Parts: sequence; structure tokens; C-alpha cells
Amino acid sequence: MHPEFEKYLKENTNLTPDDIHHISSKAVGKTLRRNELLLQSGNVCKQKVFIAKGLLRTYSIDANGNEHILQFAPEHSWTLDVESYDKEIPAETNMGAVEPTEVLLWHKDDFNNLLSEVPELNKLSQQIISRNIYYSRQRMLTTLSATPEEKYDDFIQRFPKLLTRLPLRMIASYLGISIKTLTRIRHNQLQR
Amino acid sequence: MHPEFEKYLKENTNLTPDDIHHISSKAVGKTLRRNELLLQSGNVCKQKVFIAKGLLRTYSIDANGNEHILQFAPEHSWTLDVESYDKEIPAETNMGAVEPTEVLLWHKDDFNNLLSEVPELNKLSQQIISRNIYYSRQRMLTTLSATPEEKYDDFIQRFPKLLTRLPLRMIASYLGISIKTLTRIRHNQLQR
DNA sequence: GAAAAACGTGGTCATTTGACCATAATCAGC
DNA sequence: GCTGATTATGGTCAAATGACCACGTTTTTC
Repeated sequence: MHPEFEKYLKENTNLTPDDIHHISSKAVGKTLRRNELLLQSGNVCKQKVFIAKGLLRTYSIDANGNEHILQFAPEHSWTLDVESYDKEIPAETNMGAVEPTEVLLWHKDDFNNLLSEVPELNKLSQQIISRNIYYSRQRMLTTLSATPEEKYDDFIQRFPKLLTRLPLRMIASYLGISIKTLTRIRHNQLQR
Repeated sequence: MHPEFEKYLKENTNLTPDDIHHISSKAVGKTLRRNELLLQSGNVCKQKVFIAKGLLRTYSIDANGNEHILQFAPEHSWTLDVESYDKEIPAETNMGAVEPTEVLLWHKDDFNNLLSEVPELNKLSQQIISRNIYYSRQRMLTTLSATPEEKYDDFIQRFPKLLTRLPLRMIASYLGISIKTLTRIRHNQLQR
């Protein structure tokens, strides 16, 4: 049904084939073109999103029109605007495709049913939440303590596969530094 | 038994007096002097912490000896090093008292038992986790997008009561700006 | 495959920021 | 209440950073 997703579950959980099909059967697939939005600021995030292929980003736009990227979600990861999803309030962020992307979507009600029907899915879900918490903390610490160059190096270490798929300005936006600073760093690193 | 804590639960949950006493009975109280550490980097965080009175901070020290503050936890809030607590691995952060502080501590096993025995406590716990997630996101966004002055103003708005209890250098450390920048901002704001 | 859009880099310059130091005021602890 | 430690502020200066602009290259898109 959704082969990439089933492969992901097979590799990352102890779910039975039956459960996998059950979960999979509640999902709706969607294809996004480059730059297409999956969630627009002001709308409520009503779905859990699994990225089967491609790359999404979550970002917000400030008063000066500058984008600030909160998250990248590549294939085999999940994303959503938690607060909007939980509280059913308008999102303050946008979610868009960095490159052509295929996602699976579950409506909140369906997913909640699955969570109570399938304990192993619940466990996976908790794991993902935990990992996000740990990483957010780490990211905050890096943001507070590292120099721009250290942030960039950390990014490369952590997301080596994203490096070539993202325009530099998005990396800069994710790291909270200007693109000028980033090209300067790259320039200096080439010298060595 | 622990009047501040019981007051907190009475005001913030629907727990029955019996449950409240039950939860309270598993807690151990501890008094911290100013600057005393509750958790030291390298040790495992084995307890959930409720602050009955006073103010804790969670911070890490970087290679240059600079402190970076991840969290302030004033009275009637909870804290812990999540990753260390969950995985039972050494913490990379310190937790110390900013001012004389009284805390309640629950050992992990005891707290887990309480969570399964008392559904309403579980609900509270989930709420607290959710709020932390929402706030972390917001903080990251502010950190990425705001000017130092905006960060400071945001801090005042969000934690008006902490302003007078914290040395400026800790606010600067929390905001990720130098104390020099902070005094400059304050100087400018006085002029107006 | 051609036109248009997006991208990475570099130059210049003004501004912001931080490091270091000194000083006066305030606070903590006995 | 006194003493020593901590704190907030300000000066100076160097370095880092960002805004703006231009240009050549690469990538999209139709």
C-alpha cells in the first residue's frame, strides 16, 4: 500500500505485518512539488505527517519577512506542528517541501484510534517525542554556546545527508546566522 | 506533610485529598543553600524535582568555562534533566539553586508507580511535558529571530517575577547575549 | 533546450557585539 | 552590623557580523 512506510515500520519497530497494514490503511498519500506548502500559517495542523520521500521544512516568517527554520524533516521521519495539532489552534508556522516530496497523512482521530489500538505504535510515538525533546535541548545549547563555525560544523556532523540537498540560505536560517557569515566560514575552511 | 506542594496540587489538578496525600507521602524534602547543586554534571538524574520555594537553574559549562542556562525553575514548577532521567545516563548539565530553595524529590521508581496508580497525576505530567515542548519551540524561534533587545523584552514579559531575583549575568546567559549587550540595552531603555 | 529564477560568492562599509578592565554600589554570610 | 564577595555599569578597542549590491554559475521549469 505504502511501501516506503511499511519498510520503515518493519525496520524500526516490532509491529506485526497485520498491524503495519492496519496503520498503513488509514493513511492518505500526497505528493508535493518543490516549495509547495503542506501547512500554512493560520491554518490548523490536523494531521500527523510521515515523509516517505523528499524533504520538508517547518519555518516561520518574522515581521521583516525573514524566514526562520525550526525543523527539517527528511524521508523516514515524522513532522507536524505540535501545538497546533494538540490544541487545534491556528499554526504560526509553515511547512513546505524543499524538494519534490511524498508524504503520508493521518487525521488526528484516526491516529488517536491507532494509538490506543496498537500499543507498539504508541511506544514508537513516545520514542519519537522523547528524541525530539532531547534534540531540542541539545540544539538550544548549541545555539547558545557555539560560534557560527561550530554551529555549521555541528550541522554537517548531524545531518551530513542534508548538506547537499539544502540551499545554503536555509542552513543559515536554521542556524540563526546570516548567509554572509556562512559563506565566509566555507571560504575559510577551503583555505585550510 | 508538604503544604506548598499540596496547595499546588489542589489549585492545579482535580486530585482527591487522598491522592494528594499519597503522592506527597512519597516525596523527600530537601533544602538548598544559594549556589548549592542539586545535580552535578556527570551524575545521573534520579529524581523528579518539585520546587516548593526558591529558584533553580539548569545550566551547562562550555569549554571556555562559560555558563549557558537552559532553564529556570521557580517555586511551583518542576524540573529534571530529562535525558539523564529517562536513559539513566550521566547528565551533561548542572542544576543549582539561585537563592535558598526548598525542593521535593521523588525517586524514579516511586514516581513511575504513582503515575500508573493515579491517572490524574499522569494527566498533569503530560500537560507539563506538552507545555515544555511548546515553550521550547517558542524559545528557539525567539532565539533565532529576535534582536537582543527583543529577547530581553520578551524575557521580562514572560518572567516578570524573575527579573528582580536573578543577577543580570544569568539573564544574559539564558538569552545567549553578553552582559555588556544587556547593560547597553538597559542603559538605552532608561534614556527613553 | 531555452529562458527565467535561484543560488553561491565576494566587495564594501557601517554597526553591533564581545573581551578586558576599572570602579562604585549592592548584597550575602557570619 | 561588618567584611568580603558579587554585581551592574561604563570606557575602550578590536573583531565579528549583517545589509546591500553585483556578478557569474547552476538549477528549474516549461
